[in-house]
Amino acid sequence: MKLTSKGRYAVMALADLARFDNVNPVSLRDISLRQGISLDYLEQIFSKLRKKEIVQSVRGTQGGYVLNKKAKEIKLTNIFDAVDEKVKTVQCKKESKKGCHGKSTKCLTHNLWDELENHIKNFFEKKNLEDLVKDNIERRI
Amino acid sequence: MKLTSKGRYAVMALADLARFDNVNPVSLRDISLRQGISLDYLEQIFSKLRKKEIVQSVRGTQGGYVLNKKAKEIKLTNIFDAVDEKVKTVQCKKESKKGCHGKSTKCLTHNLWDELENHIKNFFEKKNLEDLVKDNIERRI
DNA sequence: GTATACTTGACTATTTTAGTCAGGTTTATA
DNA sequence: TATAAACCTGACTAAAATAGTCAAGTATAC
Repeated sequence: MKLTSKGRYAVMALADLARFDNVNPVSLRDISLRQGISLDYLEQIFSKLRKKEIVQSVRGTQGGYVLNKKAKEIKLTNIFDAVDEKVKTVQCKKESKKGCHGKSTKCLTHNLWDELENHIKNFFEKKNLEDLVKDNIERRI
Repeated sequence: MKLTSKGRYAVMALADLARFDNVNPVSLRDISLRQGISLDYLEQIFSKLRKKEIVQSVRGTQGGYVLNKKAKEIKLTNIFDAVDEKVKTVQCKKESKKGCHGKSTKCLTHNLWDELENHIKNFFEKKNLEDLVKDNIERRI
């Protein structure tokens, strides 16, 4: 089980953005340099974040991206959803042919994965961008 | 983020095994049939489980595998460890060149991944095989 | 008008996953 | 003691996912 880079980068980049608290647009170039993420890859990620209205773009010179809501209102769940980072634990979907529907013996662990999924989602649901920024300021003191 | 099949299969197979509560050895063939997992793949997985002393093998006709401890004493953590299923959240290892050591700006989210890792490990640490079997019996009533 | 920065979509090398395949060894039982 | 059931090992591989790169734009502030 692992987190992919896309999700990690999205959170890292938004945390970077959040430090400016909606004042100035931040260019992807700056984020790329500070966080060590390829510019092209950032563009892919921000395209998704914009479509899900997590950020707003400001075009032209001195342009960049701004948060579309307050940092406190952006939950990590929202971020992961936007970049298609999913918590996949089991293939027993109702639609798919594979999986455990119908046969009782195949379901031994079905409940478990459901619980795990909720456990993780719960973590992301409780965390927001502001928490991240605060945590950083505190640790710097 | 996802769980790989190897980890899922390991847990499914052991849950199957646990139902027999250390009495009769269970053949991989049977598990393969009941759980719909390829025999060859099961052998790979059980080879690891045996090395980590989670199961014992019984050779010969009527042979198979038996749990090496009581179901209650086998935590999911142990199982995932045995089959190398890892909770990887971040690459900021102390040894690697990549990562965030040295530069403060790169660490914006470091703490977060640590927390997440602990959150998930905690879940696996609290669950054991007996829980799984019990859960199944209860649901069958 | 031009540099800066966003926007989009196609492409690709690498890695991981989820197995398969082949060729064993061991041992209970007939 | 023959043999079949079952374990055991390691090498191999197709397919999918990942982590990007590359190319060719468009919009806008100055």
